[in-house]
Amino acid sequence: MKTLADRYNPQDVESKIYKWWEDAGYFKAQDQSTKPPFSIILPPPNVTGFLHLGHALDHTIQDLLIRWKRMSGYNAMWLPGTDHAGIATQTVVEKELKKKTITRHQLGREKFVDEIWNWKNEYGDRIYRQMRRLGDSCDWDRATFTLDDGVSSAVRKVFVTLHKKNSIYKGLRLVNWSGPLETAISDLEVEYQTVKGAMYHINYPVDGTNDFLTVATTRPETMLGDTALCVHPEDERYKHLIGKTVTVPLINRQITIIADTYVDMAFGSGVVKITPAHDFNDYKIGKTHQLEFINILTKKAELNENAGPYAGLKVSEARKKVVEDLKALNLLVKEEPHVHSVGHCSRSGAVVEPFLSEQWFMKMQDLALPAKRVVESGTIRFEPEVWTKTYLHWMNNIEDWCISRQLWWGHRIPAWNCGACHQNTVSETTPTTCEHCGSLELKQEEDVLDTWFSSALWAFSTMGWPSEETHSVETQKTFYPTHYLVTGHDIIFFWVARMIMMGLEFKKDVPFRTVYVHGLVRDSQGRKMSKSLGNSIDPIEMIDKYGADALRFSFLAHLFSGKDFKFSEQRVENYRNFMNKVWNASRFVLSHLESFQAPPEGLKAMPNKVHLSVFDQWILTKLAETEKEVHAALEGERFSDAATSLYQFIWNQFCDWYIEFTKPIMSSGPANEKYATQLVMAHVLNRITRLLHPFCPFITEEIYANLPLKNEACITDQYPTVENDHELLAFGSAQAALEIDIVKEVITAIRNIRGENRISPAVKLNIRLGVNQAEVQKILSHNRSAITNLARIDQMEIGEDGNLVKCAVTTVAIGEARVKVIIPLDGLVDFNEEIKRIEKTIEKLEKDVSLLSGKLSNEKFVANADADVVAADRVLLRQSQEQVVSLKEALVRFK
RNA sequence: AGGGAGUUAGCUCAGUUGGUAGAGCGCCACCCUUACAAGGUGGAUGUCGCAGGUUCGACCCCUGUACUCCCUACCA
Repeated sequence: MKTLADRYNPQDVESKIYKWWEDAGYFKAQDQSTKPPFSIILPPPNVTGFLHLGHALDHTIQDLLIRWKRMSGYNAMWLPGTDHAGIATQTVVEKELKKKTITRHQLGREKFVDEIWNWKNEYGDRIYRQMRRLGDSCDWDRATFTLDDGVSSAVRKVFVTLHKKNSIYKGLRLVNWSGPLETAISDLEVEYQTVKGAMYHINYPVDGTNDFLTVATTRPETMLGDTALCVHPEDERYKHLIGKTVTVPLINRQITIIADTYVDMAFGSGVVKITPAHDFNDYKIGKTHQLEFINILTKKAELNENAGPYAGLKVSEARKKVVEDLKALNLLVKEEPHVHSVGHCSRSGAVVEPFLSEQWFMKMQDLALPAKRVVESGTIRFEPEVWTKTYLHWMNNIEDWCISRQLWWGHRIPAWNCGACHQNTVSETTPTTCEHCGSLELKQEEDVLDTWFSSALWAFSTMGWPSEETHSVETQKTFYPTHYLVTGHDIIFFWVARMIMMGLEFKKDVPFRTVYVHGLVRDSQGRKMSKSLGNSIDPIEMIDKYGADALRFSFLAHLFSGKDFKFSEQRVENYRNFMNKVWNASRFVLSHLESFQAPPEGLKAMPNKVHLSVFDQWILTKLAETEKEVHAALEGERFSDAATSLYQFIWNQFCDWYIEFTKPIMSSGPANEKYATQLVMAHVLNRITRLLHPFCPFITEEIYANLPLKNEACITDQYPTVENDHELLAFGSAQAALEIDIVKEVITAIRNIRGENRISPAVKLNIRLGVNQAEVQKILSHNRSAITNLARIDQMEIGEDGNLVKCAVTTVAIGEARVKVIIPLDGLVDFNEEIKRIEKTIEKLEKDVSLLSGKLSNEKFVANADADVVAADRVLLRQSQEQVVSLKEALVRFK
């Protein structure tokens, strides 16, 4: 056996191990298998993106689930993929071209799209390489890109089918418009930000009078598109003006004063200007009152010819000029600072302008109905459950989805305009003639679909749908619906909801059973990570520095359901230390297994319980507890509980006690005892590596390779559970557990006295253990060497209390057992520290006594509380009182 | 504006049917004890946001209140 380095170096093992796994095909799932299926589809990251910490968290959870299920006998399939990310990718490439002072319009559509494909081919693998660094055990053969042929045909089929059902339609509507991107964006892509603006009060001259109507607005430039003023029909101030006209200043257009209950009489002046083509509320009023819709903007969000003298200006410039001109005309009543929220394009950051344009929409209400039902009925479960409400609330208020984008990168809409009859022919394949008039003059729609359109189909388009080839059918049969969708709450509406709707519509079944929603990764102060704040952290850098396992464990150990994740490098370092601890413990164990031959007959060779030391029996009991906890925690999606349970078992039980207890046996015990311990140690270390593997796959695989007891690979070995391990765990014993508890407590009590009195570890103590229970005496004498070794004791007497003069005394109580730890201090220390220690203990005990006696003298407590609660308190009270008495006696002996 | 979540040790957070508050990290002290100083041993630290109520008893249940965060919508 090779010797392991005394520090764990992730760089030495990670890439080597990953390659080995991948080459061996361990990540591959079978389309047909006798094993039960377990599947997860990765939320596809942007094809040209980088892995950020949010991905790292998201992937770590999925990989944990996949590896755990794979080891638990499932046909585990994790399907990776990347998204073409329409706007994001097109923007990136446009920016690159801009450096060469080329615009996409100069290149033309075809060449520009080629340029993006080049970009994709160059960077498309980067994120996959980064995922490998993290240890993602995806079935790479199934990797899918949203513009792959299969996905594209799914997109067309869905579009055509929904169009036939009239669920997709084209219409002239007011949409959110991003000027810089020159495209419509969906409601969800609008981010509202609070900005300091101004409220402008503008006078509109009432025709035929010298009166004015004052209107307040935050967007004065939109007055150029006003086609009405509106008041409340019951408003006594303005009732008489309804039906009359005013003149819009600056452009001198006459518009009518209309009435609508939409207007809030109490707000502002009670008069609202109506700009149907540039405001969503005004749009509705414009429709009801059949007003004229005047568009004053170009696609670049600059003022157009309808804005007269303001044509060509940017919105912000126009606003300035309009205000100046109004001032000059003395029509600006006042301008006051006003804080309000303004929609910004989540991609370009520009202010979103409501813009009238022809777009394609998907009707959502009918699709939402069944999608609501499956969540209400629990067929799909959100974890944590709070997201159910958010989801249902949105579904209840769902609006039609604008699915067309004026971009070049994406799935081009499968509709062809007829030059003759101007109707659309919608078809999965390129049509040759117009289905309405038979004309040959067909031209495909320029627009592409919103990226989320193809994402919505992801759960089945990645499995080959709608292809009817055997392979594709089998895949869907085995893996659809998937078991988990793991994602952040930021895309519940963008993606999760739409996947549910599409899954139900086209597969007649939900796309997944459980939506595990994790929080967003923030910095250690809880701020969003962003480039501008300079607080973003590159996960690859963390992996380089601390190893993938440490990064993964730091996520899993602190993942609290639904809460945002505050990332701290310090914590990664701490878990790097844990990895090192695991490494070194393994190193120690393996060094003592060099001469060990694993019995070919396996556990049957395990000596009978009587031959196992009490330490062995105890650690197996602890192992059983741990396996039980880990299983329950993983089943309950309490990943941090599982991680913590393992951490504590390994560090606080196995390393701190078991290894220390057994050192003497390993170095100089009798051969049969040593063999028994080796056998148990080998088994426990084997279980540790397997239990830990889904959390930190690299280090565990590396250790596993050096184990004397092993199968082909850790990644494919069985995940330990109490059930699977019952043969081994049967060697544990509750009696041993109790025994070790007593021994540990006695050792800790001695260490405490030593520490508090600052007695150097170099000084070996002489102690007495005062015990009058024969059973306990027996336990202590059996474990004499463990106590003397670990507490650094020279002479140890067990039996009577004896002379207590100038002795430190502490009573250890475990269940019924009582042990008085007595350490003569004369000559070792001045007694000040010990007196302080005793006084401190007395103080605490007296507090307990007064609390307990108060409780117990309360008749109502005794009458109402559970009998065992009362009894336990009585015992506690008696014990505390006894201890106070004996400590007070001890105090006297020091004076 | 409507909806949701939170407030427990210096920090990050547990606390599963109400019964004398926990973990990790950090901190302090002492130790290079032959797996590990990325380590060992010991220690300190909380009016459980605030105010009421229910109860023999409340971090836990109820009411109110303050603050923080998130989501949805957005007022001209």
